[in-house]
Amino acid sequence: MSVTIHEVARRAGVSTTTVSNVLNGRTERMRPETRSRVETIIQELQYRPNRAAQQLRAGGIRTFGLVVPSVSNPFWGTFASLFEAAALKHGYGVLLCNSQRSLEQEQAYLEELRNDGVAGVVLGSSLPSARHLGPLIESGMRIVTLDRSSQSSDPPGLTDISVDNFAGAALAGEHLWARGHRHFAFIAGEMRSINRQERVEGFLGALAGHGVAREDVYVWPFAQKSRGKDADLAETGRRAAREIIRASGRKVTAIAAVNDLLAIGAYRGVREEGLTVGRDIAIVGFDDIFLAEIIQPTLTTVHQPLDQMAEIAVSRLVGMIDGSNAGQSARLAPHLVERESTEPGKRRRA
Amino acid sequence: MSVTIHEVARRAGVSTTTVSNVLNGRTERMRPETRSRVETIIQELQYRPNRAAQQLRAGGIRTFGLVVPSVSNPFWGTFASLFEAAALKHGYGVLLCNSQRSLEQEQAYLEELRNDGVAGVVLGSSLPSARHLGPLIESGMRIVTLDRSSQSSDPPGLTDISVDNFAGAALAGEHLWARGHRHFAFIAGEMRSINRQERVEGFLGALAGHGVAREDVYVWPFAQKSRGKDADLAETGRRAAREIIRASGRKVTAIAAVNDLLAIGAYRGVREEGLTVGRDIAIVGFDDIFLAEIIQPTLTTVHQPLDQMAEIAVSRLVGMIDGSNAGQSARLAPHLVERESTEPGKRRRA
DNA sequence: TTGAAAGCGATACCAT
DNA sequence: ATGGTATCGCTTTCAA
Repeated sequence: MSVTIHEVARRAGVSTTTVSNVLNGRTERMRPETRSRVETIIQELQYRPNRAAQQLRAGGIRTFGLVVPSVSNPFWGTFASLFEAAALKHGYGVLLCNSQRSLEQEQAYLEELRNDGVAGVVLGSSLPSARHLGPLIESGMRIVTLDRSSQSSDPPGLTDISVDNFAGAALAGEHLWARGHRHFAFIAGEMRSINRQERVEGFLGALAGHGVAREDVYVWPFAQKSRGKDADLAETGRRAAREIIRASGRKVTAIAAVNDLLAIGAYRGVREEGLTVGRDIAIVGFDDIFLAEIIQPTLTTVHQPLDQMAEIAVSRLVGMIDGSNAGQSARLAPHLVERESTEPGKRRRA
Repeated sequence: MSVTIHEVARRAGVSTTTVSNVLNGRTERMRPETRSRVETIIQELQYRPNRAAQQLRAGGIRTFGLVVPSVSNPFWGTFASLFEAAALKHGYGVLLCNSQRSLEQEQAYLEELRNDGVAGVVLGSSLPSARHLGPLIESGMRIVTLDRSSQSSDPPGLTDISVDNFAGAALAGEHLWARGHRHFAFIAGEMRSINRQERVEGFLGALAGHGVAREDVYVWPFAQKSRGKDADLAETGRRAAREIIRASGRKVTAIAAVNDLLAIGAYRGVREEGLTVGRDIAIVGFDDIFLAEIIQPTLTTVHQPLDQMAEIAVSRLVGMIDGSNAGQSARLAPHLVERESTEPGKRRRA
């Protein structure tokens, strides 16, 4: 099929051992001329070692697995890009998998990654339960989760990297309060996830500190149904905003959303109700995806340092591999990025 | 390290051959009870065959490679998701790689994929030259490109799947003309790519049919510099729009962009110049990414059927593998999705 | 119906 | 400084 190490050895008139040595930089134990002869042949033949063989021999590959809900979501797409770049710097490749938020898919990919002998995996989903990870971890798999602050039901040994969701959402609440708002709503979305609960609590908690009763905040969905699929987060946000405005008899002036896509969708809902974002209703998102500063008005949102998270994920994994750390969780401080969606003054001449 | 086929064979009291047969569905040649015994052990041990070994033996894997500029771009993120789903339906996995629009990176990934023994690869970049693909194709690699209608300099045997960019851009031009616009601009962006030239030509061609001279259309950038990086497409669009409006002495009333991200960025530029998209200036994009119908006003744009393209890419690859087709290129018909950015009437009460 | 054994391509120990 | 060879886990003839 392809050119093998034997072919190279034969043509260079040396043994496969020598070729292998050249390949792996053990050049001190051979004459320079031998080395260059081999290198020439390698060039000529465009020889590249067969991965499967290397891997079989070595029992592993310098590659990480990254499992996310879906790269079509800009949040995950961006993280994937950053993670790949960070891994590359440490000499690791990345295998990217979309779980589509399905437990079965996630499980299937995880097992596949294990069979592939990956050096570690980063799991970017927030499925409520992590019990299925137990056996994987016990079997020696190195797993780092993203944005799932450990739950009591989680298996031990889970390393998690996430922003302090509670504090982040509180920032959003404080900001809206400081801007003079007194009637609030929170779009939690239809998906159950770990971070969702934390963000709701953080938001309500901050407002409670100012005497706003939990019951007075419109938390959407009003009735729990939870269907899943982030296919149409924006559409959900639109519907949510409309329902909130109506249910509150147009009293709500501030809406926070559990993520930016939902917040952006809410823009449209607000508009459809004849109101203007920024002027009539302030909106705060969470994540700070690149769209936040593109849309009009630009979106005030809680920033998640994806670049740092990607770096940390890689360094944790590397640490677990070389034994320099046991996989310590990291909790990052979020910060609020103030933009136009919460600044009535700077809005357009309407 | 992990449990092997030998371990399973030992415990089941059979040979590895039998276990292998069970694994590969050759169940007709063994007693049902032998089979179930083996299956039980496999379950108990949670045994999964080592991929590297299978691959080494078989000389290939049921996996496709997908190389795109960057999944942080929603266009590619969405395509990646769709492609993965389509591949999965045919029993293939997907290895996703981000070339970051670097020839070296792309080349490196391609070689790596070849060494991994992937069954085929889809290349979603539009680097002007495809000469580096020649050797790969000759060495038997199955490559399908996306959106690079073949160039004369391309190596033979390249299968391409793309929308008719020329026709698509013409659609945009016709639409703007029909809406009564007479002063046009086209934001081509700073990256050289195959489709860019086609789209510029299609747009200018359509207008020429109505007597608009090429020189009368502001094609941005006015002076060629071409730097690359789609990191900040939106920011580029913003700058472009401002420059166009100023250079034309505010005469331009219609702007088309080579892609949606650029178009969306242009929204802001227009706004910064004190004008309103839809009312004062019509904007048309290309791609129809999901943002097109989220932003305000929603964006009129040329739709690319990414789902179909993903399906076709997979079926071409599968065809090349089982020999049922030699890898025929496909040219899809684009269509225009009319939305608010070109409808002055329906715009907001300003 | 079942098993023994050769080999896929690269690596690394042990010789020379 | 260089080479022979066992080995990684699995598939697949070929024999029994």
